[in-house]
Amino acid sequence: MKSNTSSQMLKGILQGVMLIILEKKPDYGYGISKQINQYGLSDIPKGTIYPLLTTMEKRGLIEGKMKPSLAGPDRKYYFTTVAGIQAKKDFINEWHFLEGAVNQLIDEGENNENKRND
Amino acid sequence: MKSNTSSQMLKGILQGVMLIILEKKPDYGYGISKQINQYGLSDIPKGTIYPLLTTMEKRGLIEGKMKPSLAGPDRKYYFTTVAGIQAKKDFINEWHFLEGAVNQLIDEGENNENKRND
DNA sequence: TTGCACTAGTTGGCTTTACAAACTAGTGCA
DNA sequence: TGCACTAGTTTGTAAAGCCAACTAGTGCAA
Repeated sequence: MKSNTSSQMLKGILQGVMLIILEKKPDYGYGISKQINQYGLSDIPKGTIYPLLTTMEKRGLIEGKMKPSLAGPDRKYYFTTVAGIQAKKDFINEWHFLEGAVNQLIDEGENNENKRND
Repeated sequence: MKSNTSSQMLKGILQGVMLIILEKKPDYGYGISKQINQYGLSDIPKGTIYPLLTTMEKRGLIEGKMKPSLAGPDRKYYFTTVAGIQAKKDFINEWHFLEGAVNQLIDEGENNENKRND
């Protein structure tokens, strides 16, 4: 079974995920997409990554700077701003809240199943 | 602090949440929205609930039947189909996978912060 | 008896998110 | 010269969620 998140479930959390990755270490689009794939978070295409980075820069959450690469085209490295670090914290809080609510619902649903099977 | 999920983060998971609620016990739109609010999953407006129920019915995940109410307008009760129960199971699997991936990322980000603060 | 509050559902247009696909362009190797 | 890989931009599209306006039923209070 190919375990992977459906892209639908990523909606709304991708920006938070990118902020966490970039706060750990500034990176460029192509590198970020490779990192995300390592976590199994579906195969985020560049048609998603690059426009999202641009949007996040417009929002003041990250800043990008073009830097030459030793082998290949220039790379645009992004790093988090102060606003981005705050947005990351807010995301983590909201995530844990969502996590609790959904897990509670799942648990109740499973208890309900057990009752009916008894 | 008003702890609540941002509506953005709900994208993609609302259908799964509704399936869990409806499998526990068939319910109608107005009742579902009240239930969801109890879990703190933001205040889902009816402009979201009702069209989503219609879409889910078109997908064959639930079925709705109008029933008269003792006090007030008729209610449309929805219950899960076999396909809906399977979709609920798939959602729960994907949810736990997403949960693991995001939490791993968050943990790594926090370890990274500790290192820098040492 | 009129009006208001609450319940219950539908619909149209809107924004945001994510994505596919096509494009440009650099390096390096066969 | 052409191909593979790297790296980024842009255009158009679909889906998710939401606001606002609408219809319509019950029941209570002024």
